[in-house]
Amino acid sequence: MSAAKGLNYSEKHLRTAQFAKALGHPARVFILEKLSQMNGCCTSGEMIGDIPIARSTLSQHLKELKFAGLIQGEIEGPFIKYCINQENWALAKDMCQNLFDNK
Amino acid sequence: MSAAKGLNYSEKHLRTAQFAKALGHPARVFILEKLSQMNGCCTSGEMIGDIPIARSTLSQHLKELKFAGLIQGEIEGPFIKYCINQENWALAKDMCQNLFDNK
DNA sequence: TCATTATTTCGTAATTTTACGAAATAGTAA
DNA sequence: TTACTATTTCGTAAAATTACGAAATAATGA
Repeated sequence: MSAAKGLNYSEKHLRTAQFAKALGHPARVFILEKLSQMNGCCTSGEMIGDIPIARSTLSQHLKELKFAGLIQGEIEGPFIKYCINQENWALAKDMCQNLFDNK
Repeated sequence: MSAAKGLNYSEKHLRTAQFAKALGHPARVFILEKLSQMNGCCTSGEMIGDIPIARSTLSQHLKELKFAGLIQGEIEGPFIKYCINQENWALAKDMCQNLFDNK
């Protein structure tokens, strides 16, 4: 990502791409779908049974979703409960809609 | 992407991720926004002025969007006119909405 | 034909992503 | 304390992504 010609990507383009990138792997789509369907929270142990990856890889994907701001984790005894970060989830939804609705 | 445990990602998850991945770079968000706003078509020469990358890199991004099915190019004299692939664009919009609306 | 224009493909390098198993961390329960 | 469970972090390897400039391709126009 260079800034040749003095140009740069707009904040909107950067943020939209960041959200899209976070959704750009089937494991992460699965995780987000599961979390938004649970309408509550879910541990990584509850996810691992339905997804064809190692636990450590799942952890890596969760970390990326956290980094993108789409989920958050909360320690609950020996578990970590992951939830959708509603604020950013709504933001991502908006940016997605704007792109598709051409605003 | 392994198929450990005999599990696999669903077609829906794979396709959603594929579309999202195609949107996962600011240059490609820019391109799609431009194309959907032009409401018609646009050549790579018309794009290059507003985006901070080399022509060859732009070409590479166009190729990826074509691969994902989101755009298509048509030779028009000495130019290539790129347009949104409306069918897949609508499909991507739907899959995105479904994910965010938790269906 | 020759030069020009628009764009892609090639070759290549740096970085990032994805994946795994092993080891580490941290809480619970005996 | 010790063992157990849940999960992450570490180390690492393979593959994919991103980027560039140079060269190739293909159509137009002189």
